Parts: sequence; C-alpha cells; structure tokens
Amino acid sequence: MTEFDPYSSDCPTRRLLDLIGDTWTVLVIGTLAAGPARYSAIERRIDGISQKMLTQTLRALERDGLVTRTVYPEIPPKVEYELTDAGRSLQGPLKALEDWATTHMGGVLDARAEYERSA
Amino acid sequence: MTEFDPYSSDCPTRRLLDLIGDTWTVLVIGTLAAGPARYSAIERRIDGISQKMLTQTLRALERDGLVTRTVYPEIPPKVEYELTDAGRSLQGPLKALEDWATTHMGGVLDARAEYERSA
DNA sequence: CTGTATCCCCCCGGATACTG
DNA sequence: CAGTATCCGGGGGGATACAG
Repeated sequence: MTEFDPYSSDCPTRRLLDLIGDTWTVLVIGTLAAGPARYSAIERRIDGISQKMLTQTLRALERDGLVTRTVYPEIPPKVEYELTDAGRSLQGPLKALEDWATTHMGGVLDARAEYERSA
Repeated sequence: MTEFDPYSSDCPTRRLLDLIGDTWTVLVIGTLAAGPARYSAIERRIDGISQKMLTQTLRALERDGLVTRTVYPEIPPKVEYELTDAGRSLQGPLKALEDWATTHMGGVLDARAEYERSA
C-alpha cells in the first residue's frame, strides 16, 4: 500500500519532515507534552527561542491541528496552548527517536571525532 | 528512563535533530534501508535531490558512522553506500514516524485546509 | 560514473521596536 | 501578557561547470 511515496517530491509526507525537522517544533511539542501551557511559560522553558519563532511555530502547529489555542478574555491576557489528540499521538514516535539518541548518540559523536582525526 | 528534557543544550534530542532533522538525510537512510546502493541509484531514487546535497548528506552520514562508503577501483568508477549497524538501528524509529505520517497526514492536511478556509 | 568547485539567490531566523 | 511589524545578516541549497 503506497498511498504516500516520500521519495516523490510532491508527496505530502515531505511536509511532515518539514514539520518534525524543525528544532523549535519538536521542542514545543516536548514542552506541551507535560500539559497545557501559557505563551510565556513555553517561552521561558525553551531557552534561546525568540518571540518570532515561538509564535510562528505555535501558529503552524495550530494550523495543522496538532495544538489548540485558547484565549481567556482577561486583563492581563491569558492564552493557553494544548496538544490535540493528533499532537499527543506524535509523542510515541518522537520518544522512539529520543531513545535512539540516548542509546546511539555517544557512538555517533565518537565516530565523528574519529573522522575528524583522520581527516 | 530518560526524561524528555529539550531545554538542556547537551540533550541528545537536540543533537539528534541536527543529525536527522534534515529531509534529505531521512530519505537517504530510507533508500539505503533496502540494501547497499550506488551513488547514481540513490540519486535516481530520491526525486529532486541535487548532486551537492546528496554528496553532502552522504559525507555527513559517513562521518557520523551511520553509512559506509566503498570504492571499487574500476573504470568507470563504482561507489557503494551501505548502512552500518548504527544506521540500521535508526530504521525502527524512522519507521514509527513514517507510520505516523501515513496515519495522520491526511488529518493534518484537512486541518490545514480548514484553517486556510477560515482565515 | 562519481564526484568537486563556484556563483548566487532566497529565506530562515535573530534583534529590535511597537501595540492591544 | 501576548503578541505584530520590520529590518537585515548568514547560510542553506539549487544551478552550473568542470575534473578524475
């Protein structure tokens, strides 16, 4: 069943790679995995992210139905972001990658160092 | 068990994203999953990849110990690339992502279309 | 066949300033 | 607090030409 062919340039799944290929996106999803969070909370939690990239990332996730945005009409404003079911379903695959990283990243770094040494 | 901690600069997740956060890298690994392949074969398999990016991607994978490069001193030249054990171990996690894509990408595209419609 | 070398455009993304 | 608007520098990556 080849409903999608990632090796074809016009395959929608390539857009998925654009999705999870973005560092900030993965970090935001990881942050929201702990539960709903406010804009400023996410910003404080992810060190080094700019307002522009945080907003841009959240908009993309919202657009793709992976995150919901809830505005509380208060003063001062309060906006909460939360993973949707689809967004939560990404946690499994991402966890698998994380486990791989934990297991193999040391070897990768060793290989890289060895490569540089012999270069 | 490793806590998902995207906020630490030395978190494996961040380094992993530098590794496979690139579209071409994932596609090349996917291609080599079927077995060893020549440069030109990979080039043909991956629609839209440029010589520059293919070579660059293969060099990075070789440097990181995920792919081996074997040169056969023939005329014309023949170079085969093959996944290492470490490279093959990435297949599981990447497969999980691929499965997620085939399962949820339709919904993502629907959500995106709906978002555009109401925008 | 398997690359390397160069030019160069585009756009990502950081910095900064402003607003409801 | 939660954004938006704008500028701008750096680099990713395509196109092209050339080499072993």
